Amino acid sequence: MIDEKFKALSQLVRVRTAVMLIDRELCVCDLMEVLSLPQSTVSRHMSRLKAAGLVSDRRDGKWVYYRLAELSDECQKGLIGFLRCLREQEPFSRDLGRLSEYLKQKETSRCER
Amino acid sequence: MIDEKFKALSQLVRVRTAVMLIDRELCVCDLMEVLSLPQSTVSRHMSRLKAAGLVSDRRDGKWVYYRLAELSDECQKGLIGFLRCLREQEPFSRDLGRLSEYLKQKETSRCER
DNA sequence: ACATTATATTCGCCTATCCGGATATATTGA
DNA sequence: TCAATATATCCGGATAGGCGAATATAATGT
Repeated sequence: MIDEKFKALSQLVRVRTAVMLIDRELCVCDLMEVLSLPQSTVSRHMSRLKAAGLVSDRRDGKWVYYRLAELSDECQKGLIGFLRCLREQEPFSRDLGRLSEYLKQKETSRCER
Repeated sequence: MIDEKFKALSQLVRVRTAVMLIDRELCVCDLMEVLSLPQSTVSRHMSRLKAAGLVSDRRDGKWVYYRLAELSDECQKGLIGFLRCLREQEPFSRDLGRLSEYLKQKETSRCER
């Protein structure tokens, strides 16, 4: 249902996460770094977004990669478009900056693959 | 903030209300009838939507009329567009049917002006 | 001033959600 | 099979949010 998607986005940290997952996939350990949150917390947030149908996941070895789901429904595409628009605004813009910074120096990070 | 708007829409009854307020204004007693909810509950929901900046209100005598807010921000316009899109879907479409039915025979309802 | 009507707010109670440490599960490589 | 790493789930305790009856506030008309 629609309200499940809104519920999933009713916490800022999950909106921030969803925006970061536009046009790229990230694993839990990436998100832990960028969000500075413990593993169980990040994993729980991802479960919430996934249960709402907003993200999908794919396992590759030890890692699980999340990405924004591709929605067929026309209205729900509009919701994704809305998230896309948020990239220009704070605090999402700042997140994306920190994210690309982090991705650049990934080899020195704890989560190396 | 963005998440305040999502929080406000995180309950289906408030999404239903917001959709009914597209292109028309309604007072609390109208919404009580169409939603079959007690007055305090409807009023509280409206406060929530108003605090999130999703609806605005206007007093006319004893009545307070609510309508979907006009948002200047480009992203937030997208959110309104999303709500607009929902009108075609259930359960919103059914709500709109019951609403227009109710508005037609308003003279016989409890809330007459 | 007072009764009536519409709306907002308060109140107590209940349910849902959040958090993060601890634990369980899954995958990999030695 | 065992250690290491990544992720998911469980648990207890805290916070937030829900409900609707009761009460307060606001506007109207007599």
